[in-house]
Amino acid sequence: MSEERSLNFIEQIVTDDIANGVNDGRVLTRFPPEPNGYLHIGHAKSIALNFGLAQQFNGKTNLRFDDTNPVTEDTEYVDSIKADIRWLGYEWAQELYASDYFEQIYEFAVTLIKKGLAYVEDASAEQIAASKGTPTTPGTPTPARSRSVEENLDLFTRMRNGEFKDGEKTLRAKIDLASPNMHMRDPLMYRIKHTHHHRTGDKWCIYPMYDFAHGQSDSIEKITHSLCTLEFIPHRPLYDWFIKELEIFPSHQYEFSRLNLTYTVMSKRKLKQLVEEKYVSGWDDPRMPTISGLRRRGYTPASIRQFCERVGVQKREQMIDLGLLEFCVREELNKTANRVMAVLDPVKLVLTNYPEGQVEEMTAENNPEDAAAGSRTLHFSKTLYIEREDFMEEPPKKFFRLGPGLHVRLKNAYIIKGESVEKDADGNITTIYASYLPESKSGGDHSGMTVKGTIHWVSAEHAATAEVRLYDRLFKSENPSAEEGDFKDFINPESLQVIKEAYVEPGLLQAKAGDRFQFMRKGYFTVDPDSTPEKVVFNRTVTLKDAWAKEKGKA
RNA sequence: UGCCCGAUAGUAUAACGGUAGUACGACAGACUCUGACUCUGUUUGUCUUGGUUCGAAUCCAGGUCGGGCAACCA
Repeated sequence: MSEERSLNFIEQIVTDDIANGVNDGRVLTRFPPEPNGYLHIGHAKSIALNFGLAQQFNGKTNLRFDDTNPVTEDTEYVDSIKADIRWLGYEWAQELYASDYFEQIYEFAVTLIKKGLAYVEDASAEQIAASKGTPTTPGTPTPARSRSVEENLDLFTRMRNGEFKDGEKTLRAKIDLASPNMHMRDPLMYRIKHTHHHRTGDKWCIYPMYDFAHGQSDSIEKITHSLCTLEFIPHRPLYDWFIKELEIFPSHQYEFSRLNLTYTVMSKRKLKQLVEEKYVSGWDDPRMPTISGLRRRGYTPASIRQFCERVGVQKREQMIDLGLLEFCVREELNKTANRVMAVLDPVKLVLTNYPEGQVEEMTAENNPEDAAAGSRTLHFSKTLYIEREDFMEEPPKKFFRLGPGLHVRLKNAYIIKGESVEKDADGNITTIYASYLPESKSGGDHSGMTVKGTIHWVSAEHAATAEVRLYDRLFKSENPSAEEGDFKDFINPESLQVIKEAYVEPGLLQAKAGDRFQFMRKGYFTVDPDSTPEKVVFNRTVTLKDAWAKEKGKA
């Protein structure tokens, strides 16, 4: 018997509904994106919630595009959204569009007009806003509010027929101009937009507003639990009012808090700005919190699902530490990614007592966490490359790497001892000389020596060259949106560092886009789609935890 | 200041009137042919004031703080 994890408040509601026989125990959720941008990690939380809930309670989830505003929407986004949901590992029961229901929604509007609960408005946006009053003072009716049913029916038909220009008329619900809830002060149901729609083409010139499309679509589909974010709480009375007056299937809306992540922004508007103003290379730039960005960065679907599970579902605002997302991907990649050696900032190392021209084959374990991952063969020779930071001329006390007189293990090879260095005119080290202990070979070490440190290397003659892109957080500020001024002023200037020539194991030349590796001691990396047979490009997904960096920071 | 939502370690999240626990982080240590992984330990919390109760993080009331709402956006 596995330990039951406690239920979040929505799971609790669903559990109670099932126990009480609500909807005969049926559970149908929906994920309702507007096709006007790419999905991001915040959407992933909603996707995981909606699809996860259905899986958990033997239900289904529809994918429904909320495409009621043709001005901003496009099929490009429809395609990316579908691809991202599938990549995350979810499959919808039906692919639907609010625009599929335009005729039905129109009929709903006619029903309300006939009941005297909707009217055609002549006033402009400004006039309507002014007549709505303020939160502390009630609104005042416009002359149109007292129109007859017949006149409203006629005008609404003519709106549909295209007899009016954009903005000339709207359809409003007749509810309560004195309501303390501003959304109940005769909200707009329809507006005129002579705009081509990505699916209905030029069939319509009037389009329903969110409030008169979303709940109605839920009801038409017989959605049982309609989950949305907190800002829609004030809309719920309206959501319920339309359902009640229309006497249609009673879907219910429940709200949870949206996901916020440190060191990034999550609003579509801001993400779009980063793309359009070229602060990033596109929606799928590996620094973006978009699903496509995370994918290109090397994140796995399972790690994102795990992250969504860990952040939970609640009604309080959450600001999640980016470190938790990183933890989730490390946790998975540690178990699944093969280890390889890559030297990102190379310096030449010559083993003075190693025979010139000799090449040895060394065996390297692919993944110590997974015996089934097997092993590979590496070539070892007299001249190698090691990481520049793994050598210090004047090492401090706890430096367990190479230095004059210091011993260190070359991973999967020999223990070596630092001897001397060669420098250029500027004082930069160009070559390090060291001697190796022949009896210390990995797998058959009888040197009797133990060393504190192990470093990675590649054989100069055998190494392949690769481009490596080191990504870091996009913003310097923990919460750029909350800063004074423009959020873009807080972009991290070092969010991308490109290494044109890193040296890697030659076997990596065969790697394909999307393959993931651990570069030993450096981090997890994935092969970028920019790679060509001539040049492999790696993206750093995330660094390894680095206790030494921390130790250095203390000094 | 009209209405609405919320408040548990640094960040999240449990405890469903009965011992405030877990994860991430931080700190200290063990282990290590990755300063990774793993393991051990430590630290830090119920916004506040009253009330109900044998007993309150939980129920009630007032306050404080945070967030949202007056788009022909969703």
